[in-house]
Amino acid sequence: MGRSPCCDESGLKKGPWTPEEDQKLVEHIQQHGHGSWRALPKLAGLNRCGKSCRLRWTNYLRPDIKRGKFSQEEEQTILHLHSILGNKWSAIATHLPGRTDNEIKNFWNTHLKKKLIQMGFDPMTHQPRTDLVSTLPYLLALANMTELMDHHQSWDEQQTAMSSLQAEAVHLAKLQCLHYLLQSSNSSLNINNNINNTNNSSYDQNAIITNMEQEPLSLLNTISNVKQNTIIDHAATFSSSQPLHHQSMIPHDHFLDPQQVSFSSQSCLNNEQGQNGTITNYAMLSQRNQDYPTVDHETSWINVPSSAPLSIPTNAITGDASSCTSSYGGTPSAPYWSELFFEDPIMHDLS
DNA sequence: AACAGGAGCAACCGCACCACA
DNA sequence: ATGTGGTGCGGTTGCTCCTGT
Repeated sequence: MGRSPCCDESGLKKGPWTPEEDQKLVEHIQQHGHGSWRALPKLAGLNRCGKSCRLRWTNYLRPDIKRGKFSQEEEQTILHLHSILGNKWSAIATHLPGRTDNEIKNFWNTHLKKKLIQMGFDPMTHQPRTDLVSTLPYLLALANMTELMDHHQSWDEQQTAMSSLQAEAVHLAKLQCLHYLLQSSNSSLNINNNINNTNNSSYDQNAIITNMEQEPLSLLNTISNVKQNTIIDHAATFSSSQPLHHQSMIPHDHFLDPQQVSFSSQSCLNNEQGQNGTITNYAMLSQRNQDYPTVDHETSWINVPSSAPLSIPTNAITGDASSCTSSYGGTPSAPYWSELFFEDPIMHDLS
């Protein structure tokens, strides 16, 4: 190969485009199409390389480009697609009409990545981080609190600060705990499914709990005086009762806007036998309260035939669990909710 | 008001892939 | 089969604007 880059040619302008250049480019493409990008600059009277012209057109001047802030839906879509595709910005862009790969990439790097990190998720794997770095902010907060107390704050101020930290720690701990747990139990399920064929019986649910207790999260729980037993109880419940739900199915025509629905696996647990002979599994979808997606008991049942083509992603169960633990508060994170309802159709679409 | 640091974003760079001669 | 041109893609850079001191 060894072909030199087109922009090596001397005398060609680089840097920001002027309105005049933009106008020349737009007019030329509108009249003649872009044709060969390499030939275009001369034909359009531009002192730019073809590559620069192409970039300017595709990322900025194209008439179908949607500009402005990303909507909540777009954000959810990006988060979810990124969890599937990674940094395949062009592939992600195909699912967001009017958005360019460059714009999505920038949005990811400047907003979403930081957001995930702040929420305690690894932006590359989308999994909860259990390393020191992720718990550091909380440990620092604890240190700050100790310092505050040392400075003779009033009891009320101390209580307020403590409550705030507790709430945040509880939230993070729950998310990470449940996610960890359900991932573990999913692994457990897989192992248990094969247990008759292998001798691998060393992995049991007690081990899940034990492992979980060894995570930094339990430290956070202790710090913030979380009712840890409650979490562990839920953990045990889900460890012992998950099997069918990992294999439940949701058909496409029941796919709903992730902003509008939440999912309750407790309901699923209670109704998994189905309501007639032909239907084997049910899921309940409910309108999602903007910030607190608690289970709405007035929602309707949705038929989820076992023959539906796509399975509920494992992480859906995390959303489930969060709903089920709503009795003691908490809000599942946006990524989980989006993953729950976006994954299947898009995965199907991509395949 | 001036400056520093950070955030956001447009643009560039270099590599990879594909089509074609 | 190989070389070359064209294009697309992901990572990075650097400029501009904003905010805090």
